[in-house]
Amino acid sequence: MDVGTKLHASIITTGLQTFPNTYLRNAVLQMYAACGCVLSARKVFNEIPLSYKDTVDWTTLMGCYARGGLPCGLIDKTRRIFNEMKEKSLVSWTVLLGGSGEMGCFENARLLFDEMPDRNKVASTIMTAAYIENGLTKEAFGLLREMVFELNFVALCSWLSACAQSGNVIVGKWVHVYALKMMKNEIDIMVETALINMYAKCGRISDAFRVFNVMPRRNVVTWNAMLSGLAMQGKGDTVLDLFAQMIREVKPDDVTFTAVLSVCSHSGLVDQGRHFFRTLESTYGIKPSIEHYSCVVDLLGRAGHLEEAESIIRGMTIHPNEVVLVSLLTACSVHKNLELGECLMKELVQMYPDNTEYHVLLSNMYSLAGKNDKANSIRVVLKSRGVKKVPGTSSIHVGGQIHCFSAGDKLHPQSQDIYMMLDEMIRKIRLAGYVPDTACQKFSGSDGGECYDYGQEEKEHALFSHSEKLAVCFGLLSTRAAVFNRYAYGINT
DNA sequence: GTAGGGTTAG
Repeated sequence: MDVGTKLHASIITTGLQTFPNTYLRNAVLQMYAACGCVLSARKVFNEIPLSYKDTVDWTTLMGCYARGGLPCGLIDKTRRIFNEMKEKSLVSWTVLLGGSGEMGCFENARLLFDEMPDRNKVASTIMTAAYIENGLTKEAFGLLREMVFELNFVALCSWLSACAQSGNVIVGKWVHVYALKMMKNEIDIMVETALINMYAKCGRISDAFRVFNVMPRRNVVTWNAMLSGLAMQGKGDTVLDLFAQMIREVKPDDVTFTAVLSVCSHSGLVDQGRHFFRTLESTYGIKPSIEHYSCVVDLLGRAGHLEEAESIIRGMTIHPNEVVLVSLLTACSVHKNLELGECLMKELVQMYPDNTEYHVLLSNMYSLAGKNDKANSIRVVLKSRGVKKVPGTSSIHVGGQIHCFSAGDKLHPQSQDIYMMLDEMIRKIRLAGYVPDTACQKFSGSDGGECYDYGQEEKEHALFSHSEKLAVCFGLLSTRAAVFNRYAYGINT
C-alpha cells in the first residue's frame, strides 16, 4: 500500500492529472480498491471525467463499499452507485448481490437475485451461500442442482456446507466421490476442510478423521473444523489431545478456542476451561470474543459457579449479547437462583422488548416466586399484543428425505406410529426416573402462541411432544433398528 | 482492470 500511495503521489506531482490519462487513473482506482481504501478510491473515481468512466470503474467503486469488513449501512451507498450507473454489467449486479448477502440483508439479496437480467455460477454461488446462512437448505440445493454440470471447487464448498447444515450425509458422500474424480485425488484444501466439517456435523467422526489424516497439508481452519466437529459430539478428551498436537503444527486462533472452551463446558472440564480462558490473551495473544465469553459463562454456569460467571459478564470489555445473558439465565434456572435470574430477565426484556420469550420466562419466574401481581401484569401486556411464537422445528434425514417436525404436530403420514413410539419412550424414561420439569411450560404450547396457563397434564403433553422427541421417535421407527423397535413396541405399519 | 469458497458460542 505504501508503495501504491507513493506511486499515486508521484503521478500527481508529475502533473498527469492535468492531462487525464484515464488508464493510469483507472489503475490507481483499482489499487485503492484492492487495498480497501474507500475514500482514496472515491477521490480518484471523482477525478476521472464522466465520459471516461466505464462500467468496470463504476463496479470497482461499488465493490469498495460492498466488501465485507466494513461497517454496515454501506450497502446503501453501494446501491446508490448501482442506481446511478447507466450501463450495468452482470458483475455490477453480482457485486450488489454479494454485498447484500454479506451484510445480512437476506431478503434484499433474494429480490435482487430474482430481478437479475442474467445469472452465472458466481451469482448462484453467492445466493447459495446466503440461503445456507439463513437456514434455507432446500432452496440452496435447488440452486446447486441447476449448477450440477458446472461444478467447481467453490460450488462444491457451498454444497458441502448445505449438507453439513442439513445433516445430509448421503449427498455429502456423493460430493466427496465427485470431488475425488474431478480432482484426480488432489483435492483443494478448502474442499477437504468442508468435507471434514460435513462428516463431523453429520456425526461421522471416523470419516472426518479419515479425510483429516491423509491430508498433505493442513492449516488452522482445517484443525478448527476437526476440533469443532469433535466438540459438537462432546468428545472432550479427544479435543484436548488433538489441541496439544495442533499447537505443534499451527498457531491456534480465536475459532480454535471457541471449540476448546465449548467442549470443556459440555464435558464438565471446568478447571481446564477456566485455565484456557485465563491464558487466552497472555499465552496465545487472543482477545476474548463474545463467543469465548459465551462459552466460559456457560461452562461456569453449568457447574453452578453463578457468581463467578456473573462477575465475568460484568467485567466484559464488550457489551454482553443475548447468548451470553441467556447462558447464565439457563444456569440460574437449573441451579434455582431466582434473584439473579430475575435481574437477568429484566435486562433481556429491556434489550429485546419484542422478544416475547423473555416476557414469558419472567412472568413464570414471578409466578414461581408467588408474585402473582407482577406475573399477571406481564401476561396482560402479552395478551394485548396478541403475540404469536414461531414454533421451533427439528428435522431428521431418513431414506434420502428430510422429515421435519414441530412441537405437537400430526402432519407426518406416520404420525400415529410416531406418537405410539413416543408414549412408549416416555413410559421407559419415567421408569428410569425422569420427572418432567413443567415449570417452564406455562405458556409455550403447540398451538402457535396463545397465552394461557396449561393444566398439569397439558403441560406435560406439550413437553413430551417436543419437536426433537418426535424426530428421534421417527428415526427409531425408520432406521436400521426399526424391525426390532416395531417388534419390541408392538407397532405395525 | 471489477464478482463467488472451508472453521465460531446457546
